[in-house]
Amino acid sequence: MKQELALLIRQAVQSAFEAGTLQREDLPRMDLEIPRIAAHGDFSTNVAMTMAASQKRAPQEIARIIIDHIEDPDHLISKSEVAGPGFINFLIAQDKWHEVLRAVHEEDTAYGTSQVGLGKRIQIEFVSANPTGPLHVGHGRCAVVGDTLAAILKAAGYEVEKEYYVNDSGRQIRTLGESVFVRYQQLLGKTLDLSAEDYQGNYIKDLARILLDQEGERLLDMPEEEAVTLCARFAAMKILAGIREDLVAFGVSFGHWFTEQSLYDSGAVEAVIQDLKSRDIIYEHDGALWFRTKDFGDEKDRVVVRANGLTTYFASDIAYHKDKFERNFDQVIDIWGADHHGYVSRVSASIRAFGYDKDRFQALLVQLVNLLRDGKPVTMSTRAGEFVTLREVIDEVGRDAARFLFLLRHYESPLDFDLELAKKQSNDNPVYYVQYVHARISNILKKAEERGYKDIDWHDDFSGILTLPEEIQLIKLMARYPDVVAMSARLMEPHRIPFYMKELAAAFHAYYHDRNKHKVVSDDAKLSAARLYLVSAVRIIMSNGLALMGVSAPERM
RNA sequence: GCGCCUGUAGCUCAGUGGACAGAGCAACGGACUUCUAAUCCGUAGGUCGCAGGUUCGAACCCUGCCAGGCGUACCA
Repeated sequence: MKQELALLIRQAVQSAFEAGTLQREDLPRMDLEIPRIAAHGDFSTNVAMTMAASQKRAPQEIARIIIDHIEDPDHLISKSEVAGPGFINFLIAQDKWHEVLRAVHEEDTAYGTSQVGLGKRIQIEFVSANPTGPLHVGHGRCAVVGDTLAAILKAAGYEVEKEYYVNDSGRQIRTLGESVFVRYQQLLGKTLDLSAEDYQGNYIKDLARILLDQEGERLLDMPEEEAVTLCARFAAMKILAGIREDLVAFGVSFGHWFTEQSLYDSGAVEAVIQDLKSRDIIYEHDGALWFRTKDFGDEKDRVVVRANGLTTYFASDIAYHKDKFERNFDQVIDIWGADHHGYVSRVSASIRAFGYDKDRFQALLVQLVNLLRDGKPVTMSTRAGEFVTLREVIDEVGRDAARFLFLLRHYESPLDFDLELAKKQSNDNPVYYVQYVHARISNILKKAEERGYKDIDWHDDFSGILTLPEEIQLIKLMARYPDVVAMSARLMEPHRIPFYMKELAAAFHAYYHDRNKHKVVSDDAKLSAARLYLVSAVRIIMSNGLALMGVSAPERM
């Protein structure tokens, strides 16, 4: 509808050029938006104001000329007027709105999807927590943002692949092995302590116990090096399995799991280092190998291989991101915790060093989560191994509430997550508010079916029956849904979906509540059919929007 | 010091360069004979951190400052 109207406006400007009533120029930049204030119409454009300077005429005058040149054979517009400093406000013909209702029903689960992504291939990597401990709430936020963003992009016509990068190599894995080995030996009565760098959490003890049950005491007879390696492999595998389970419980799935170790096994890390060395992008200094990231926009050069011969995390990341581009993605997105932001320019630099356009890589930095209980901070210290895991949060507040609340902030804003609030089944909790709409409508449809109304099809009479302002208002809101999804995809901002859902939910609850005026199922068969058609359209959108967020749409509550 | 993010109603937050800046919670006053009150209606609440600039027009863009968070390793 918006596109149709935009076309009419552009044609009007053209025809004003041809008629000579406006001075010919390039088609101006123009916005066509839904005004905040209903009195300003259904759509509003600023085109006359943007043309004012080059035309050297008053915007109101230009607006008038454009309106006079509008040809509208399908009678889309019922009223157009010049307003304020030079806006053109349009009112859409009421029966055009009812066509939206029909589109919702016909497109059903596809309503809201579009092709604005033009099938471009996007890879989105997220969570990617090291397999050295269970997922915590911060990972949970990244998981939901990534998972939902992927769903939104897919709905907008992109081809999306989700990937989890497993850091199963390097020093933190060795530390993990050492920590488990210490606990293992403690279980066998040896007196030794964890060092400060070791992982302190109780889950390390649990892993040592399982290892002991599985392998017996034989690790004590091995050379220490071998025993630590065995502990590391065992622990990383177990922890990764746990992470996968937690993600499944959270409704987050990945198409690919990519391991860091595979980059070493295949020689990819060594190959990129040699390649960059030969091009003098990597150089030696103080016994270490340095990447000239400064030449590619970073603030200083970065170490790739330390003087002790060990590679840094960055080394494998260079090879990893090169690999991503070699897999022919048009766009590569990394979702990281905001505490990694210092890393962005480094990775970006490495991508540019291989000749890829830096705009094809984007890091989304998700701000941290403050966990609260009844408004008071829950103390967490990862080092001491005291933290609330994602699993504990899901178990306590449920997957739907956790996902919805994680999405209810712009990812760039820090998020306060209150465990008590998330559990409350009341006004305070927007999750139930939105889900309740779906349950209520489901119940209406059930009641209607008992009275013989089933599978209502569009009837031309509907546009003459659904004429209350509240009903038109509901339809107008539904018309916006595809735009919301498309914009959410373009700006990569998942929070727009739950905000829209809250708005549609509020409009429905208000409509529903005045049951004397808007009783859906009544003795009037025609009216009942029309209203059932209306509310079931609302249910379709509720169901589609909740599906994007990975939140369930209950039939009853 | 430098870099990234944030600063909007008492609180938590939306807000696409556009017209009178919005919602939820909290506060106050109302609505259950029901297609589910996990709901609705109403009242009140603002120096959009501060100061400049760009623009016909700025919460939004630019510069400076203030405050908070995070980062600033041959750690991950």
